[in-house]
Amino acid sequence: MTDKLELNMNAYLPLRDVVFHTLREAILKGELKPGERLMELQLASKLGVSRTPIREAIRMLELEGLAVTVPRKGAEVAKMTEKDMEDVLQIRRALDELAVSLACDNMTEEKLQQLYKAMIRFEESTQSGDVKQTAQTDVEFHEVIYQAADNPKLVNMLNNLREQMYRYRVEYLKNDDVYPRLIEEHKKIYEGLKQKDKGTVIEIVGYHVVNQEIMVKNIIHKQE
Amino acid sequence: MTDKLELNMNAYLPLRDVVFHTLREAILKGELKPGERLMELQLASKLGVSRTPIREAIRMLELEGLAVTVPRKGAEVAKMTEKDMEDVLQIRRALDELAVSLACDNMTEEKLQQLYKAMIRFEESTQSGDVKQTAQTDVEFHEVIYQAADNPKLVNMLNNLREQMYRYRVEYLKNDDVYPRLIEEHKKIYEGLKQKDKGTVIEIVGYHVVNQEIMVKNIIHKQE
DNA sequence: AGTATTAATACTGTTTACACTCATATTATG
DNA sequence: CATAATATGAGTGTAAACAGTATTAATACT
Repeated sequence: MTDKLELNMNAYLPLRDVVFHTLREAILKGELKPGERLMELQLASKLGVSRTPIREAIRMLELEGLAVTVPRKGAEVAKMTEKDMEDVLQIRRALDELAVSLACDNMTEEKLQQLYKAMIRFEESTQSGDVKQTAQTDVEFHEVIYQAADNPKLVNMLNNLREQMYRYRVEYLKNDDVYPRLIEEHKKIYEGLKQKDKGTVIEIVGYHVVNQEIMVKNIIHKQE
Repeated sequence: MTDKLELNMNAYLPLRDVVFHTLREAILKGELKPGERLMELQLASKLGVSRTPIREAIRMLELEGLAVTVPRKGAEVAKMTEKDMEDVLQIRRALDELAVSLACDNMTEEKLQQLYKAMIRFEESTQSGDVKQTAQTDVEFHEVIYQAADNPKLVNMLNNLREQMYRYRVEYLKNDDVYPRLIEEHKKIYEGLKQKDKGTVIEIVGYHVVNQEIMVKNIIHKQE
């Protein structure tokens, strides 16, 4: 376990939420490794809070699929097998296609412009060499589409699904071979939404996700 | 608030889970009404436990979308507007189509037989006049398909989405006009899976969900 | 030596107590 | 009478104490 864990307590938020975000970050970044035990007392002392907020945060992580708890045994960071990744990506494909399809229906000139800007920002950030930034601008591009879908629950689920593979995403974005293809796909999605060509955008988005699946599998296989 | 709430503590389960299930049931059945406040002390004394398990259960309800909490204000039962229902059903349609599509790929003779039996049991229960039983056998029919999809996360999400409309489901199943159509649709789904005709089953399932949407909207409009 | 039994330890599960905040009612003041 | 200041009560946020259980280590027994 790392000892990097620290809380930032600026604005008011219940401690459980601060702890939740802190632990989630740590898990997604790999600072807390799959299978590692999440011991309440230990985390409490490390974060300088009592067990109560820790417990509540763990309950939340559990429902997000990031932690698994065995009664009377305690919680640990969820292990993500290749099968789990496939499962997540299957769902994500279906929901991403739904999102872009809804976005296509709701597209306005204003949102199109936002999307265009986001697309450009992503393209620029790929040249910066800053992987985290690249991941971030990629998220922002898709976020514009999600918002246009006008279905908050769907947005929530997609964000959750995305987070579950954060580790691998960052990993494969380190490989700059993929940038041209991502840029190309973003452009196609943008064009498709501009033309309101629903069939095409759904197809591209499906493609986009399948490509991710291939990359993630590559990474998993390399690690072994 | 009803005073029916009671725990059944047979097998060992952490109290938080027992409370969670109890509250969830109460919410889905409408015993705890949308907008009703979930006060920790009150619930604790009503269920005969302390605040901690209540708090943890509320955290879980929150992540399932059944409760909403405002910091320092407390939690209340989530209000489900017509828009929320539409959103849920949009997602459910996409995921139900995914599930049946996967099930189609994985179909075995054994599972087909299970599905057949489940179909018959549903048909029989529609004649019993017991609405809860009908709802239950309907769930079981779809559960066979979900299991065949071989994606536990997907099953989880679908069960969650279904629960979010439990209230309306029970309501519209009181109307026995719908039984013939449901039976017919189940039969078509079964036949489609038997023939491994993916295109058709996806279409029917989509239809199946859209029909639910129409019925739910009817009920909502009648209530006003 | 190997196995059964007991003791110790390290947790989680649950309760209880205390701190703090927010809303409301009440009183004081112009 | 209206408005501001203040008290009070209800409820959440957090911590700390207590109870119980599972696992490991140590000991006794064959």
